[in-house]
Amino acid sequence: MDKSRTEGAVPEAKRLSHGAVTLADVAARAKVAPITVSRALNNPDSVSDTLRTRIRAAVDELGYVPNRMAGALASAKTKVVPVIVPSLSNVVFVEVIEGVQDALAAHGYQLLLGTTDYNLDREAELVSALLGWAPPGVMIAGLRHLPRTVTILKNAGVPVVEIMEYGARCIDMNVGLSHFRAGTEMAEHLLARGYRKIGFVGARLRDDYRARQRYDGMHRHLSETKIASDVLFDYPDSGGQHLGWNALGEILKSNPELDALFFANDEMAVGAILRAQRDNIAIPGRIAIAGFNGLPISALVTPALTTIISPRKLIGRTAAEMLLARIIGTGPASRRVNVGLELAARQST
Amino acid sequence: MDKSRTEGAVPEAKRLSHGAVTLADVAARAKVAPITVSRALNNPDSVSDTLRTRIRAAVDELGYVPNRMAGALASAKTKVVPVIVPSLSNVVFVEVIEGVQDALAAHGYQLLLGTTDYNLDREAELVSALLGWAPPGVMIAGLRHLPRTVTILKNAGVPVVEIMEYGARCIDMNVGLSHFRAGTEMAEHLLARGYRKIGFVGARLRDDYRARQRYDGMHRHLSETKIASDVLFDYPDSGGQHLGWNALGEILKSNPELDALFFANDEMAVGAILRAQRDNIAIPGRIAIAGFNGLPISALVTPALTTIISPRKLIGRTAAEMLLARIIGTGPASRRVNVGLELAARQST
DNA sequence: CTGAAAGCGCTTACAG
DNA sequence: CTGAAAGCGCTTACAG
Repeated sequence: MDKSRTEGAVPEAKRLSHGAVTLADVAARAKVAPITVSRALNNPDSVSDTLRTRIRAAVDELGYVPNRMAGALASAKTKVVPVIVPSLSNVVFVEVIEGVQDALAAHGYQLLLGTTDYNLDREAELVSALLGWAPPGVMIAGLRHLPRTVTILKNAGVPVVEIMEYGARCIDMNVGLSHFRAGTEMAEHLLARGYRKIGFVGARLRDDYRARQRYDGMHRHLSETKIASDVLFDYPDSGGQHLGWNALGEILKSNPELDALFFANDEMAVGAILRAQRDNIAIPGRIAIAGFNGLPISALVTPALTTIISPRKLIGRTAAEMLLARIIGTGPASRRVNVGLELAARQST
Repeated sequence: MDKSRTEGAVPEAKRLSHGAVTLADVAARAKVAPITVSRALNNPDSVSDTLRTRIRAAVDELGYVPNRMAGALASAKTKVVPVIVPSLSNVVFVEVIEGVQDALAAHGYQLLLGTTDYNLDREAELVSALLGWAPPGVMIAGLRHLPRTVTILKNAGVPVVEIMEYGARCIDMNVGLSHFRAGTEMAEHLLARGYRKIGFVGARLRDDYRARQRYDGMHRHLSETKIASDVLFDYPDSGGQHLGWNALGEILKSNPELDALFFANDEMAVGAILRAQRDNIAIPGRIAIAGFNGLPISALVTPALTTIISPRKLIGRTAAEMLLARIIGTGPASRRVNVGLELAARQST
């Protein structure tokens, strides 16, 4: 057995052979037809014990690794699902991806990651490039895309799930939460605690339109109740802890009348709280601070951060499961899922 | 033109046709041979202006998206690079991946993500599954793998780069830093500042063996100098901010003699600092705290955290560039790169 | 349960 | 610069 390993009849040089061990090599060694090897691998029960054992042995001896391209091309089926998100810098997307990965892996699927950096043209390119891999489905962040992206996805003939935000219209399926509603709830909370001059602090809100929707939700509510007003701050930087840190200092000077700040996300809000700590600015005495997402650290800072908890892993897992249900054929229970949100009222407001 | 769009001669039902628009469809519409369409797309300069224009038009009209599987199978080339990391929960890997993605995207390559959750068996499975996609190269975290993983990777016949830690032996290429050295440097720093009873706080150190190496580096140095001693804490949880938060409370009670804590990472160290803030524990007066990684937040907490800055994006970018250099054929300048590290001595120690 | 033939949608290698 | 033929390594669809 050991000797013959390297001695197998060498076929007369196939011009295009790529060199790797193929199904045919395994078949020759196990003295069966290639199709039988294919069956033994993909559907073991359809092959007799004898052959299955012989084939398994041949596979191991030759160190055969099936060529997925060939398999996918022949069957028009792949187990690689593209997931398109704006960026990984934002922890939120990372957690969503973890949820997706968990669900996909449980069914033997893999994740092909694409990031758009909030650029819709890049998103369109990515979508068409990834569709070239004939994926069984597509997951994409957001409900706003270029018209051509929507067309391509609709014509792709595969299930598509749009995640993060929940809305009335979607290409196919949708899992997320209402960011407008999140803004409304935070406005209600701040009003209830007596704040009347509220600043909203965001970064690149044109790109990060979900954050903008939170502002819109807050603004609408404040306008309607008429007992409070707001100011919008939109920084051109990327919105991390440093931005919150810097923004707090600047805003306290430029807009000393404000009594509360609603940050676009927890990272920024935490940055502001850390700044307040260093500079001994009383929170919420001098100014109240709120965030969005419910990151673990929001509960650890002093004072603990009031925030809205978004169920990120749940979004990822739910979206992946809906996609898989469609791929496998059972069909999801629902095509649109609002995962909801939860306001955590803590000491910072 | 508009009419003919939907009227193209329907070929007599090919039994196995997958339905999508193919190269042949485009060729028929542009009245050229398929190979010419292939050339127009992959190597535009090799086709005359007339044909190129006609083909481009046909592509747009039909909404043709090339089937990457077929292309990859025929050419034995793909532009999808598997990147295998333990997890995404750890920000560090996310930043590495961002660096990788930047470099890959610049050359038209995509990233296929795999996570092992620190499980070497799962790593082995992942590697062989991903190799089935005939990737042009592989990136994998760590220098420790199962023997069969190493064998598979060595036999794959493609460039492999192992990242995160720098060591004497690698499968093919290596980019990282010496974690043992990081531990040594932190030990030197703590000794220099007068600390003599030092605790190292880690989580699942058997899995996170790079953190363990940092401990080993510190322990060795302390043993050699003989003027200080250490205690090792290894928690079974995952090592985030909450663990640091809890650990500080527990350790101050169980080991009141300690005067410094070196945490396995910044997340944990920050958790400890936040806990100290809430409970009014003086840092570094009562106990000094140090971390590892140099996350942005380490500079924002009060007191600012002493840590070791690891060049994460650089690791990702460098590794991707080395891989690409090998794939494209130019070959990297070096096969082993120690990206180094930098100790940031701040107020927490 | 097993197999011979044809095909998936591209590209390589030869010709002209 | 353009093309006809063969092949990449699998699986589908038919037979037996």
